[in-house]
Amino acid sequence: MPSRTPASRTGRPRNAAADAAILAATRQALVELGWSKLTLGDVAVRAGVAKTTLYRRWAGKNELVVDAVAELFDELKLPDRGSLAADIEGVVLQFAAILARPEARSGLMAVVAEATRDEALRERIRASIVERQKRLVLAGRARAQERGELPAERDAGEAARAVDLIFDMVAGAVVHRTLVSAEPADEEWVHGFTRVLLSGLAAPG
Amino acid sequence: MPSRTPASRTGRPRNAAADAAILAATRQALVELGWSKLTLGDVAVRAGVAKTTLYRRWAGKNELVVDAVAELFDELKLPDRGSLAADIEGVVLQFAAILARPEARSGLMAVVAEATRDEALRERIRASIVERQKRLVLAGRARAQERGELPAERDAGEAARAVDLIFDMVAGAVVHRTLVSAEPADEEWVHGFTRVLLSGLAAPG
DNA sequence: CGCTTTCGCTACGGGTCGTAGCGTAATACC
DNA sequence: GGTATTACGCTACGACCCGTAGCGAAAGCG
Repeated sequence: MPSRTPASRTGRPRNAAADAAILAATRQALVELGWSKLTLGDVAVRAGVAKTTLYRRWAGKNELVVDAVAELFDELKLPDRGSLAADIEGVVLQFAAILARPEARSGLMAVVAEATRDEALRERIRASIVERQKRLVLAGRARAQERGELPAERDAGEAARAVDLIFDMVAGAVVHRTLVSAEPADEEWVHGFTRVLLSGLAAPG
Repeated sequence: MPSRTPASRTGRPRNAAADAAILAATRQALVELGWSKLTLGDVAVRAGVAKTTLYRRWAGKNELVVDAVAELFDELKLPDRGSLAADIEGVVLQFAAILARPEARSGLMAVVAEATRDEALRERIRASIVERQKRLVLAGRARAQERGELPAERDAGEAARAVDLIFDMVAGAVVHRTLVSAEPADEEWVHGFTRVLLSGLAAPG
């Protein structure tokens, strides 16, 4: 989602293919150079467009990388493995696999860091990555409650808080394991994590 | 810990006060400018030293900020509130309070992002921040096992894995809540988090 | 007093930033 | 088809920061 084209019905239309090329080039540059050495001039050359074209569509490096990374997380699917524990393990393993890719590792944390001083960027991240994937928690929770594996919440507010908590715990733990502890979130680890999380959630509130 | 002084017994000694001044100036610059706009020249001016002095002690921006941020976490203490749940809540609230400070927010995530492509930096972070604070988990766990609130592990390997898992879950969740979800890790949230975590840990393995 | 190391200062080439300006290309409207 | 409008590629530019080199002076040790 590059910057807005405010209902421009006239004039030369934008080259839609350029967007995809730029985002792909950005991810490639993240792999080869990492966040700090990634320059917009370099991305423009890789994508085969002029640097000025890049600046016409994105405000800067931050916004560009957010969009480039956000696409990576759209491939997440909630598997149906028959039990809540197995479903969670499946999603967490997918999430870990994405975070193991260098273009996600170096890009995601950097934009989160930048977002600490940029309210608009923080909102962009929330909208295009976080909220977008919260669907997985919602779907998994609903399915588990149908199965009777999780108690139903008393009211909507409590349910929302529970979803937020779960999301922070899952995403936070996997990110910390992968990027800070620098250990792989492999099947063994995910299994142990899921056991603790699920026991805690199933316990009476 | 600036770069090594390999047993230099002769010559003019380093101004020890300059180290503290530089690290304090770095934190101040993080507050006012954030990571991306922080320059070493600016830090040198704030600290009242020459830019070259800074480069003689630290290899670059990354290493400097790691040291500046690491000091923030040394004030963490394990409180003795009588129960494991209360102790954990106390530590997590302290941790959240540190992460609420702008010099920690903007600095910590940035160096973690940089560390994804810099093995030496990753090790520096692990040694000066992560491993350093793992003492809190170890102490809390030992105290809880004395109280009979947590089962003892079967062997040392399992104990180490459990400590690592707890650390990733606690640090990860608080960081994600604070920096990504951008919501305060206040008493209510910490209470809910602790309840889930503790129920999960106490459950039979 | 010599030796050694640190310190402050200046200066420098190299790189990136973000923008301005221009001519050209591609579409919509009349 | 002509015209207005927008997108595009290209070049050039001042501004900024990087990291280092080189110098003279300062502060310790024997």
